[in-house]
Amino acid sequence: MAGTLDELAAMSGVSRATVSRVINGGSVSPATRDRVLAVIERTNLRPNAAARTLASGRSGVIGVVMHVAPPDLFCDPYFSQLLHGMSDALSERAAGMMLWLGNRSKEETLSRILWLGLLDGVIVTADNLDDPLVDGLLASELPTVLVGHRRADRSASYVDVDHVHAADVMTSHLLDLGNRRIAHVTGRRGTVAGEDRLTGYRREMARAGLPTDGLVVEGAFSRASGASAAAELLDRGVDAIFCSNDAMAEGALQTIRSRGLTVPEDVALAGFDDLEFAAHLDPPLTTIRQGVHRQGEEAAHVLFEFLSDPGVGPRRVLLPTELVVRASTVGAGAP
Amino acid sequence: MAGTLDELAAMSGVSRATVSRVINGGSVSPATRDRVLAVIERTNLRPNAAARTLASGRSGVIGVVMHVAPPDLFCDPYFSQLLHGMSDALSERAAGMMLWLGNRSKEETLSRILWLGLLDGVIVTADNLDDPLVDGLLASELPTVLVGHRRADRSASYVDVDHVHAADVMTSHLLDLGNRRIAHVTGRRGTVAGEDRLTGYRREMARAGLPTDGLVVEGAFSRASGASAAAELLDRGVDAIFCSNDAMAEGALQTIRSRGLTVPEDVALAGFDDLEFAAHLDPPLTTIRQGVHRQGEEAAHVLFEFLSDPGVGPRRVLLPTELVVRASTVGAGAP
DNA sequence: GTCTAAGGTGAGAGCGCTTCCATCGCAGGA
DNA sequence: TCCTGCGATGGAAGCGCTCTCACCTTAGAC
Repeated sequence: MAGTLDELAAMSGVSRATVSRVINGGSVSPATRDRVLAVIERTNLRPNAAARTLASGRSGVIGVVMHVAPPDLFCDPYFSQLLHGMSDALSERAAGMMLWLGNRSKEETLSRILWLGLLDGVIVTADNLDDPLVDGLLASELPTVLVGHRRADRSASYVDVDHVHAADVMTSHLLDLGNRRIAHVTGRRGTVAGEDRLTGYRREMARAGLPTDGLVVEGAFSRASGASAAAELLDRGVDAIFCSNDAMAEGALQTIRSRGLTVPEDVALAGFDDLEFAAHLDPPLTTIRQGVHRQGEEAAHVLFEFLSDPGVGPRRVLLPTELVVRASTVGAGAP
Repeated sequence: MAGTLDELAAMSGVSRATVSRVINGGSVSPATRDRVLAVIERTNLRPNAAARTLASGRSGVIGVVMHVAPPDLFCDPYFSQLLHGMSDALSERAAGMMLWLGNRSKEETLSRILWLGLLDGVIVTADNLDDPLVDGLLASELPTVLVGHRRADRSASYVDVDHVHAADVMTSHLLDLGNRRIAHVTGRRGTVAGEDRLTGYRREMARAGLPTDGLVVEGAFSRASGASAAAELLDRGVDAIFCSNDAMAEGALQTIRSRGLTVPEDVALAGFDDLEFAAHLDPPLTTIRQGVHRQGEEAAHVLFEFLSDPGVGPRRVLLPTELVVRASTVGAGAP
């Protein structure tokens, strides 16, 4: 199957240059094109990819970097959906996807990505405020798109959602329902999502003139951390608990129910992410839909855009979120 | 960061050939080697990957093909763990991993893999008895290792577990406990795992001189199919239900409990896979541990072995399975 | 009939590396 | 002292493609 353009050229009775034009969409007469395509079809001969890459400077391969510990990667549907979205968008453009996970330290991963080369560009998840891998990629000359972003990444292309605004919306939803002592269980320290959602919550509470003293508990995005945070908060007495993600909300729900309290009558509960399971909890969870799959797709699109016209400069995309209201805040029999 | 060997050579005061030897482990005097390495370190210049690939015929990139519908891919931890195992093994050898999922038809995926090229070899999951993608890869000149195998793949390298034997073991475990009417919920039609596990079950029942009429129900590896299969079987009356995977066992468990029956007193229940959740069911599920992560690693090792010595011919690896006995068959208070 | 323009095609110069082969210097044996 | 052999190094020939440039053909305008 691996042949050379010269072989194809000989079999088609044209020059190598013409075969190359047929393959790459150059200007060729219809008759010649058909003849060459027929030969390619018949012989199953593929042009050598390495040579194409060397001569053209493009490999058609995009790197996807998710430097995440395996348990997180595979338990948290966030990454799966993101990967899926990227995979869809890349396959749309017939691009290859090289995957880099968290097997090694960030420094070593960075060095390997750059050393192995062959990439036209790279998409990297930027969950943490501080990340040497992201810094290294941005500093390299490899076109890079972030999923998520740090405030410092103003000069980089990224795709993200407005966590602050989304948390605003959720908080004001809880306020509208008459809750006053609204607590927030934060995400893991040092993550963009965690910090921004906290900011949004604080902003909206301040706007409503309500204090947040004793109402903020640090979580870690895990179910267990949600459960223990809820225990702490229930002891202090709260009207509602807004967790920084769905997993923590699930943990909180367990704690609440184990105390014989009901949701939302005794305590309203809200999450963030709208993962699959959120709709199947009892009661179904009010949360924020992020459209993670879409984020993955969009990241790929931004990268393609840059590759096809490097002059455009960094593109920043903030995708919309959606408040999904379910029975965990408004009650089963609400209007 | 992307420079040329000539630049490095000039800066080190040696020829390009010598720089190449330093990078590729040729014979170079220690003094020269150190000097060149120092320059590389200092300048962060990386040799051009496409040129290396073209000249050497090796890219250092392995393809991983999991042609699975996204929902399956991300709900079923099997694929996650497999991917994780491969990723670990590949990263061990500093190889890149190009991932191909089920975005397109098998035929189109095949054609894209071959067209995009750049791969040193490929690992492909072979779940189905009949699979044009697997056939195509085997027929290509790309070194290929299967995870799972079809009987026809005698000339291919593969890594798998002995499903027949494992099902034997599980069935005989159930027999040893005194069960006689042991039912089997099969996997999806046309899958190697499904057919082989059924074969193992049948074989052991025959060995025990027991009939299986009316005791085999076709499932589809999904929780829902397990639930409905169990309903059917309970109507007919059974001592035990052996499901072809854990997900179906979970479904069956729901059905059993919804009828007010207890496991294992009224019906013993067994699964296959030993996924994370199996140990946390109520009661914990007796099942077969497959060591999926290990399968992934092993597949990569087999491929590397072949690449370093193509003369060895196909390698076939059958990994051991382990019967994991829990309360769903022996009861909570059993000795 | 001549001139121009434009589309189609082929020749050839790289792209940056690996690797074979030739060369060189030097140590040790005769 | 001369020769041999070996490890270290440089030179240069590709690897198979893209892409520029020049050439040729043909159609259309005058």
